[in-house]
Amino acid sequence: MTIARVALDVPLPRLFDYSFDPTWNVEPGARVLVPFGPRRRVGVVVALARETDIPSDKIRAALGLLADTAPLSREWLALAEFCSQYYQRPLGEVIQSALPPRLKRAEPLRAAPSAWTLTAAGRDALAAATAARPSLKRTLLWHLAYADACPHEILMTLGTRAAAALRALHGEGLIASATALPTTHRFVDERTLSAAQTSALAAITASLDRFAAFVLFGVTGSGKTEVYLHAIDRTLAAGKQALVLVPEINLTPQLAAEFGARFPGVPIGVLHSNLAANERARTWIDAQSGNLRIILGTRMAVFAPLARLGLIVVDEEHDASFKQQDGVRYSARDLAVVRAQRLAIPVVLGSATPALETYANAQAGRYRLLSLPERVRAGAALPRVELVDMRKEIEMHGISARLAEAVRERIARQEQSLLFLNRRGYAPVLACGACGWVSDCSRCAAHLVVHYAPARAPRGARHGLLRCHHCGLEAPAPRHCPSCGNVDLVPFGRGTQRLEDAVQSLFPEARVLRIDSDTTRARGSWDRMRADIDAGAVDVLIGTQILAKGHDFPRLTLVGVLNADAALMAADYRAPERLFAQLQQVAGRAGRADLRGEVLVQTRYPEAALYQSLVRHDYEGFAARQLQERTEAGFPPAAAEAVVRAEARTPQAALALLRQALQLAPADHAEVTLFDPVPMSLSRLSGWERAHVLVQSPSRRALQAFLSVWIARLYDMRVAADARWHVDVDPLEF
DNA sequence: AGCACGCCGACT
DNA sequence: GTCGGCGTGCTC
Repeated sequence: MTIARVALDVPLPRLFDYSFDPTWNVEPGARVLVPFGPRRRVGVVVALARETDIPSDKIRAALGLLADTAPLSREWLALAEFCSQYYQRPLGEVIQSALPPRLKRAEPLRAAPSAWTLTAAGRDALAAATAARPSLKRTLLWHLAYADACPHEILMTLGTRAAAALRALHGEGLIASATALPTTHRFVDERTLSAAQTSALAAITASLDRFAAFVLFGVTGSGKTEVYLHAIDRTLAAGKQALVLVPEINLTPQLAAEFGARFPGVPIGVLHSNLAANERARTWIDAQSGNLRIILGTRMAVFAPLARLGLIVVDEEHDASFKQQDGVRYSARDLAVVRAQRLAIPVVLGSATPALETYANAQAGRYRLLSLPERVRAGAALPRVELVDMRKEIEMHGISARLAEAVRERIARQEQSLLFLNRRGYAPVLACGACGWVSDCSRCAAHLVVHYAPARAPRGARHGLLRCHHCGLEAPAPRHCPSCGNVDLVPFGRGTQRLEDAVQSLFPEARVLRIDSDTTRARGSWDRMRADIDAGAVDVLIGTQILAKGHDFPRLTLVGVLNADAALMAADYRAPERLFAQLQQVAGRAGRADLRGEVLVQTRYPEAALYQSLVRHDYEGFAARQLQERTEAGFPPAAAEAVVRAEARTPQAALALLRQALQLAPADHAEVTLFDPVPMSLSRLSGWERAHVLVQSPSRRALQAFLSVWIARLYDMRVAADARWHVDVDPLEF
């Protein structure tokens, strides 16, 4: 009897054993349909075995092999296994969350590849065929024998039942999906590389056949993308596939278009969570077959099954969105490095402000730093950064006289300005001046933010809305204080909506456009705004960090930064790193073409080292200081961290669950520091009270050893129905 | 996570 | 008399 160990989508740290009909030819990586309790589930075979510890009366027979997808490779399974161990999550959960949801269903996926090719078995079958009257199947095989591959649509013209016949041939293993495109590829290489780009590219291409991690360090406009493109060209030329990870869904269409233009005719696949279920499954399968040569996607794409992966690029590698914040809390950037290492291929981590972890790895010689020190376009110098001392400035609506004057100049010159304020809505809180009531969210430990809707209505007519930015709770803004009845409710602080009003009143003639996730939510709105900006129909842009990322505005010559100081005061030790990256990125929007950019940062702390580094465009100085501080404080990257979090209906219950968990912690943990349970900084979210225990160790190995014992025990812990726990390795949220 | 089994309150 | 409340236990 053959036993298969199957990964199922249950949060249990074990696999499930099933018996198989030996004639089914089940392989590791295959999708299978199995009975599970009272229902049927799709699982993935992780391993085959002769025997099992499970009593034989409990072993049930699998119901079927799902042959619409090829088995996942050993390499892929090994990556999932690594992810499971490193992030302390059940293998079944890892595999099932990496799989496109459509493939978790048993109904076969319609085979609709771009083209078909004969397999060796198909050739044999054709040679052995003797029937006098050729069947449709045989006609199809004949047709395929004359070309390396034939497009699906052409084969469909050979008979009304061609689709079914092709499916049958595919099921019999006589044909395989293929690409009709030539195996050679074209690369449009019209720009000459700078000396720095050339040497970076040389370093990468010199190790196309072995593992190396490169940090491609260069400011906005220094030509990182061009280096990626050339490296991908070499990868494709070697007959391999390239995987490109980007932080946000918004960036994928833009980048896919750019890649498509540079690699005409090369099949490029896009993977992100907004795709239709079938499309995502299709891309997954085409990536696996090798039909797609380039895969572009968000963090989930790190699990794309690529048979001939030859290069991984992680763009904006410092971006926090590479870390999954629920379920399997993996870092796609870190998994990309691990995957490259196991495949013995290069990985390129690109950023103007590398994550401190990445920078430390480069300093330690584990990664190789490749610098692109200058902007490539002639005359496009780095913007001039000036700190505007708000202790000395006259301000109106939060805009200093200095900044107002600079905006006025841009309007007069028909250039564009961008005012960066990383806070959506009208005001961060509504408060009662009489009794001290504030607009708190009932479900979260946070204020409800004042919004106005609809955004374009005249001020008198629009009605206020209170919205929680954490859980989405919405309520109409009260007209008088819910606590004391006072009618003078005051919106405190400033968000982008309020700034929009202020700018419009300061510059009545200016055409103002606010861009944040509220104004870009509707489909196509971003494209329309983009067109207006490009046409010069906008004078002043107001935006959150959504504007800071990867967009090039040729007419933009001024960036004003408002209210950055808040992040300077944050308790989170990563806040300065994030602030620096954000400011550097938004500053990079200024003056990309032949116009020199200017950046004005309004601050009450112009002497702060972070701002001083920003003025000098000195990431390395900033990073060196941060690294020193982190090392002295014993924070990452000098230490490895994990947290066990608990969520419950009351803070007491959450803390009690953690104390219970601590009882199960291994007693002997010399190199590991275990902290007391404390509420999280956002202590209540969507009605869940949250607390955590921090685990730290200077040794990654010691931390992992400790966690694997501890977490295994936690699965046996008795947990109340209205409480839950999870573990987060390398957490970003405290 | 589901889902079934199982033992106690207000209702057609 | 029973429909259903969610505690507890199991899933190869």
